[in-house]
Amino acid sequence: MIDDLDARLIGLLNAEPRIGVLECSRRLGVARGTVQARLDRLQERGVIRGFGPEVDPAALGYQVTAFITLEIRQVGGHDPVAARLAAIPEVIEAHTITGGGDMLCRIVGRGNQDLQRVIDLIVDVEGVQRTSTVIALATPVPQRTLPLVRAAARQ
Amino acid sequence: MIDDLDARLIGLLNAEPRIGVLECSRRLGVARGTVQARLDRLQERGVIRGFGPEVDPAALGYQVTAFITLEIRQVGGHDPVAARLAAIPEVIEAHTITGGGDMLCRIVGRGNQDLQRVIDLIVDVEGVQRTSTVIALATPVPQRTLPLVRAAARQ
DNA sequence: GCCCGAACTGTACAGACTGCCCAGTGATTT
DNA sequence: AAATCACTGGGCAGTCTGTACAGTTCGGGC
Repeated sequence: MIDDLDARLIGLLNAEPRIGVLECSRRLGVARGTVQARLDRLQERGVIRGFGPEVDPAALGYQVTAFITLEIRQVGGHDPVAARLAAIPEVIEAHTITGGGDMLCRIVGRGNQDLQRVIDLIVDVEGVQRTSTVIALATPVPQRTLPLVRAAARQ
Repeated sequence: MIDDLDARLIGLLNAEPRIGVLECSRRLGVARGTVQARLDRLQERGVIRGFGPEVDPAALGYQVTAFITLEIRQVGGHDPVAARLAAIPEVIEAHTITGGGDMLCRIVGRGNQDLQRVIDLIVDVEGVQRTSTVIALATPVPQRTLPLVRAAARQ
């Protein structure tokens, strides 16, 4: 699926995204064409989705992150709700889930008070029956995939 | 905090991460130096964290995503648990939270069976008393920050 | 009304990188 | 033994980056 060189390449790009293909080849001790081919293949296979800018909501003023679980009225289903959620900028992601709730969303707000505004927006969505929110106090493990890439390379 | 040009710049980079500063300046109709200065400032202020490769766990074979809530023994606190969680590659992120649980983690597995293995790893962590897992079935709103950037720019 | 700082424009130059191509090599498969 | 595949090392033209600088515009303060 993925080999050691791929993993080292991803790790390198993760550590220093600004460097180019040529610099990668030097650091990894392989030919430039190889790095180029690997990168192309990784993107083609979808392993690397892209190199979009990572935006930090906190730096934009949205300093509170929370997770909100939704219960949704059976009739109508998830789709209309998801569409309405997608229209709320503060909804960073939304999943349908198993278990007690029906959907789980990550949301942000400018503060606890602003978070209430966002929650109200969600509660107002047609089809949402009940919500339950937990606030993220700290993030000891920030989002990451590098360890996973390394693990995948060892297979 | 952030203005319309910043937002358009981020949007552009999001849509086509491969393009360079020069191309951005052409598309946005401003001088190259301006784009360069804006980008530098956005990164300096931390709004743009970086341009690391976005890895898709599913493409690596980790096709199941789940959220697991942990209850942690009071004595000892979160930190040792967080450290042990960080050592598990399948733990994509971990937050301490308010409410019923003590921590919320996003985890992945190669399948439902493999997910059980990951959960077992977590349950085995010293200090973890109880866990509760929900599986993400679908992701109608994939992780995004662009709408937030646009909203921030309108302030 | 005037001045100032900040930001933007337009331009320039050297150095470096990218995309592309090709021949040769070694390892693995057929 | 022939074929296939990935990697190496090299070359070339075109383009971009980093940096610098002078001129212009714009909003606010005096």
